[in-house]
Amino acid sequence: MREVDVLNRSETPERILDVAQNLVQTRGYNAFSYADIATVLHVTKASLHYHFPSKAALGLSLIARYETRFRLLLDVIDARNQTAAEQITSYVAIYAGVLADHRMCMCGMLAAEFETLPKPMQSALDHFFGMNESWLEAVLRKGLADASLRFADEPRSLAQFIVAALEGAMMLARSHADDGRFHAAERRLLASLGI
Amino acid sequence: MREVDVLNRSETPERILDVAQNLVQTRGYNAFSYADIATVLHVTKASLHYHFPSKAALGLSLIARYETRFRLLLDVIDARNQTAAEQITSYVAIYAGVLADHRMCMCGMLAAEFETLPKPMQSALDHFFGMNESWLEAVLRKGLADASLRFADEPRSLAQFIVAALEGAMMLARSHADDGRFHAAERRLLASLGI
DNA sequence: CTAGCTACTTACTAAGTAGTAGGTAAAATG
DNA sequence: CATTTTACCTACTACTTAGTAAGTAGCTAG
Repeated sequence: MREVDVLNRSETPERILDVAQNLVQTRGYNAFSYADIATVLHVTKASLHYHFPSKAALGLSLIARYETRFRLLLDVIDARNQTAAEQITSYVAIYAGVLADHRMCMCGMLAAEFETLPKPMQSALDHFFGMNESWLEAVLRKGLADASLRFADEPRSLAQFIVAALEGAMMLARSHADDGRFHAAERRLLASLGI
Repeated sequence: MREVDVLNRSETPERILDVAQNLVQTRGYNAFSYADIATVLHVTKASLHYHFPSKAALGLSLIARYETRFRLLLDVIDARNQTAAEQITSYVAIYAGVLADHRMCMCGMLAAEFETLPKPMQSALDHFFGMNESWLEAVLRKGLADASLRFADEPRSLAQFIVAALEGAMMLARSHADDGRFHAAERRLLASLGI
């Protein structure tokens, strides 16, 4: 370990993932290179390959970390003893926060590039969205029980629709540089649940 | 002009655009190259540059043609003397048709890659979505007049939401290889308009 | 009939891509 | 104190990228 690393020892992989994630969220997986990351971090490409042997491995780590962090946010929401309506509102606020940071949801971005991704990344993406939909489905069912939500449809299918609408609204809001579009979608979705 | 071209004289640019559009819709703008097109069409890359001097020029032609064709479909719908409800149903069916062909809406794909696109392509994309939203907005207003639709919100914002939800549902349906997700979204959107 | 135009080709360039081989300084471990 | 491990670096490779220069076969208009 070198002197320069004392202050932030061994957190280099995290910093690489930070930069890579930002690049994926703003430009996409196919539109960034190891050289881009190396430039930002002032290291060589070879050093990146030491921590992540291939771009596919980096991409997989990216999704794994993203899902872990997302899951953590959902656990925090679950721990707050809120009504289902409040939980859904918190869920939508996660998306709004990402957009406010001028980013696209990383997994939404990767979903667009799905066909070009290595198999392991595709599977990891499936898992991410499945996790989201399962959480939402459970909250929707709870909403019927605690009477904080009103809707007619099947919870699973509704959960899938909510995720899709949020991702789509995010994508178009970002490309139009108009967060208002997203917030309108947000309000409309919540309203459709009786919130 | 060569003998091989007699049967399809001078429609080479169209064939190039066909292949390029298919590549964008399945892989994205940043994930295809002139070499990919050249391979499919059995011509050289240089020949492609003869018809489209740069990838940016090709991309721009791609959006221009896509919007022209899309506009044509909308004009056909407009000419059919239908209720607004029937028109919206036809509109949504356009998206379903693209998905059935295992493609993503080309402009939805490009919206994800927006940040990496040359300025002229960005402007053309803005124009495409603006055109879509304006058409939808007009139909929504008509739906209030002919009483074939029921909704509470501002037509422009609702139009933007419909486009975003369709694009998002398409993207996730495609990455999950599950058209059912899209059709569920389709039904839900129409139902929310009282159809 | 010839000059120019169309629609290509071969053969190239400069820059960028992921990835590797081998070395090195410093820290950690025995 | 000697050895191993960590975290890099320099210097490369093989390949792909968009794009260009210069030539050519065949058609077309004057």
